[in-house]
Amino acid sequence: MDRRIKIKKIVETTRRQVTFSKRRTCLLKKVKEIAICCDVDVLFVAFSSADRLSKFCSQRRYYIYYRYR
Amino acid sequence: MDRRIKIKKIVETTRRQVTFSKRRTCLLKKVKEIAICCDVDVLFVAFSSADRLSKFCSQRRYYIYYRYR
DNA sequence: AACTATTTATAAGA
DNA sequence: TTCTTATAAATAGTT
Repeated sequence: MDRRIKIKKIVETTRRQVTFSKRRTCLLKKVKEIAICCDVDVLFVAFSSADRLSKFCSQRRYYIYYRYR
Repeated sequence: MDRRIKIKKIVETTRRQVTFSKRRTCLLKKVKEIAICCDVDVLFVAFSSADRLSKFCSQRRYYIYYRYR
């Protein structure tokens, strides 16, 4: 079976949220790893309508302003 | 051979920069994918001393201020 | 939440 | 920096 997905918006709400949850976990892990291993300052932020803010920041030197719709 | 690396700062400068370059490519790809597939607003920023700023932003609704050392 | 088949990332070497 | 390749990690679908 081909397990790849197309890189376009997942229309089904449940599947989209599950995919977000799974990918976010791995993405946050990788963001933390590159910050540590490569000694870089990194910031990752994700907003979704269903989930809360996801954020990782390697240093407290970022100030972000997000303009809501 | 075990190809894993320890999650700690890579001391050798060249190897650290190569790892950063490789991982950044994959990370930016994944950040773009989660933004599209999961329909979320995402921001990723990385600063390093050797490379320029790397940034991906799915929407123009973030305003970032970075305080230099 | 966990499993697993498959895809993707990636560290080392060229 | 780019390519290859062997291995590790991510992940989509399923249960």
